[in-house]
Amino acid sequence: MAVTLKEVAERAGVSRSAVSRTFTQGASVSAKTRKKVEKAARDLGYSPSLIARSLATNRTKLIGLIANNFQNPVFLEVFDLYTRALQERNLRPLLVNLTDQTDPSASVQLLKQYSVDGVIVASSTLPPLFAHAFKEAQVPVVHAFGRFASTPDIHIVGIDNEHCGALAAETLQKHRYKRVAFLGGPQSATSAQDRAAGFTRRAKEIGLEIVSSLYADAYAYNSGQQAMRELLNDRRFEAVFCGDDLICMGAMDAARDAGLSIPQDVGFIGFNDMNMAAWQAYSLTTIRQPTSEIILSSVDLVVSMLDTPERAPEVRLFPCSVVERGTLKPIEG
Amino acid sequence: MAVTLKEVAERAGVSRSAVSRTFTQGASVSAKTRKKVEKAARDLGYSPSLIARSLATNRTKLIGLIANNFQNPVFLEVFDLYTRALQERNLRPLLVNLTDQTDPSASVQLLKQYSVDGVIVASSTLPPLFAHAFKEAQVPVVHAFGRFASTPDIHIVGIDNEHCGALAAETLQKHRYKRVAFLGGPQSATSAQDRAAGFTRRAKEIGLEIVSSLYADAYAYNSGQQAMRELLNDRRFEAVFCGDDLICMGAMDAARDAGLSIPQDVGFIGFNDMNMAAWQAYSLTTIRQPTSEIILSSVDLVVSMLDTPERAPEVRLFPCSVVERGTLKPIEG
DNA sequence: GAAAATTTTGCAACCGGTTGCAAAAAACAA
DNA sequence: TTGTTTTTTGCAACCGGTTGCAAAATTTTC
Repeated sequence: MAVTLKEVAERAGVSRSAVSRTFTQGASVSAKTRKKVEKAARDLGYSPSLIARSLATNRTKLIGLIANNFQNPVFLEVFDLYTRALQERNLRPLLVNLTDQTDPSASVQLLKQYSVDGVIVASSTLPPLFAHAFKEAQVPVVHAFGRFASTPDIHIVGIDNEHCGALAAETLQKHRYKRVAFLGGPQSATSAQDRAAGFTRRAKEIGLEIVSSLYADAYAYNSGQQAMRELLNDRRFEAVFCGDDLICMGAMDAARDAGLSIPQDVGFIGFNDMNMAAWQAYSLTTIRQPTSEIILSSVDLVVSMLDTPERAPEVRLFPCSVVERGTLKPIEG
Repeated sequence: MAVTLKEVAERAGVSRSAVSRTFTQGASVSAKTRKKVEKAARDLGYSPSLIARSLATNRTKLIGLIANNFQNPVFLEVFDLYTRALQERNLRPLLVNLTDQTDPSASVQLLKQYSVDGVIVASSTLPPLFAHAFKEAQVPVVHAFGRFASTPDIHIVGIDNEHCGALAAETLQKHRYKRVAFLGGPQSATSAQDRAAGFTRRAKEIGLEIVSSLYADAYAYNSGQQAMRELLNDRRFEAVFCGDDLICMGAMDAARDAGLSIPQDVGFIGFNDMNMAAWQAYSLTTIRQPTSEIILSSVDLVVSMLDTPERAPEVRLFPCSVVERGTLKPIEG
């Protein structure tokens, strides 16, 4: 059915190797034969089979992209950036949707079977152990948005969540808040834990009182909304630090529904700075996570592992910053 | 490096074919050899190489998934459903992000090179010609969310956009609106064109006056916001039909920013019923597009084409319905 | 228990490329 | 021109599986 190397070789009157060589980078072919081959290939509409090539070279140009949060629109931004970055480097993403039902070890198996060249685990809600399974299977892996460890055993690209939690505390204090609430992401997520830890520590240091504290059960709108309703039973807090923008939007809507005005009655600060945070309906003050830098960096890292698989595990941390919009009461001059 | 068929065969004391057969569905192996092979495979940690298998069987279990709208959160729902549906059928999505920069014919080439078993074009903003290119390359293809044609030359799964546009007009009339505006998606998208056509036709039939009409330049929040600002220069309309929920949200925020209350001063009806449409900040009345049905059906269709590639092109249309929430003024009893 | 029918097994060719090696061709030097 | 060096070329083996075919083994039938 499809045109093969052999047919092109016959038509061009050269050996199969010659054809192969004109289609592989840096191989030695004379200008004359290259011309002949290219013409024959064009006539026949030939394009080399990547499957066959993969088998021979043991390289597939496939990168496994593992994600488990298809509820949070921020992941659409993430996918957009990943697919583009990979495409630009002539690599292809093989997307794995890790739902609660799917067995994690099955996906390791799976990606191994497809002999992906590398794997990017793009999630802050997966345990470090998960990414580790790939290392054991000898597959280059980087954990993007993963938990920072001072002696990492796999590559980590992300932010210092503990520090960013502290940043949120400082921001609230700067805006003259005294009593605040914490509404975190799912407690099983390392990102949620670390943000909570940093927030709590710094709050204590600077005399910010955390009057209530709650974890949503997912990085999702509904979870935020629901958790906020609970929080509203005890209204001693003047502002809320939400561990994620989407959660924050849910929380804000719950607060408004209870008749509160933002930021007059209650202030909010989110986390991520997703595109939607800038929407007028929310205009969210938030901690910006440099998503695009993290993604590009993790792609670069996995690419460089293709050549030097035994690279020592590296941690790459990017700084977060505060984006001031309209959900905290203004700082008085 | 990786364990191969041959090693398993040697350890189990059988031929390579025997090993191959225990790992392929419906092949003939005795219980005894199967046992031996399975043990050897387990001991060695063997799993068959899908690359090699693909080369031999000419089947990759890869489905190309082509999308070009990574701005609209509804696509995250789409990806979620697609990846799940494919995974359940033991297929894998190879995601292609078709940006404005990427050459469409290059992606045809690309997916051909990876010898994907089939392709799903998941976009209402791509010209019918695009999907057609795969048919010409002999690759099973279905266009999801594509334009319905009475004599299709490729498989189409989606909705009757013209009809749904008409449904929007009827809904506005039912809510006692007289003068309305139309704020469509990008004019190049067939979905936007068809929704506009149906809306206009039906409006005329039932005496609904369309006082202004405008196309946003993308299915995106900002585009909706911007278009709405323009529309607000001439405020003769009492309600707006937006060709997409996200556009509608942008438009609503623009209206509120101009001091209008919804639905008291101006009504809105959207399109899609994305998850976010139910958010309290919007609580959008909208035309529901049965996304999940479309996706499952398109996966089924592409799967069935794997066995019978020459299947006659088929159109599968799913009905839309109105979801009433809070952005149109109530119908008075 | 033998003959016939059925199932299981191994051989060997094949899928469509790549690549080390040695021979052939071309380029260069004297 | 000839000898030497460099580049290009084809051969053949290999990547890791699958599969048609005929022989071997097993099961069924009488």
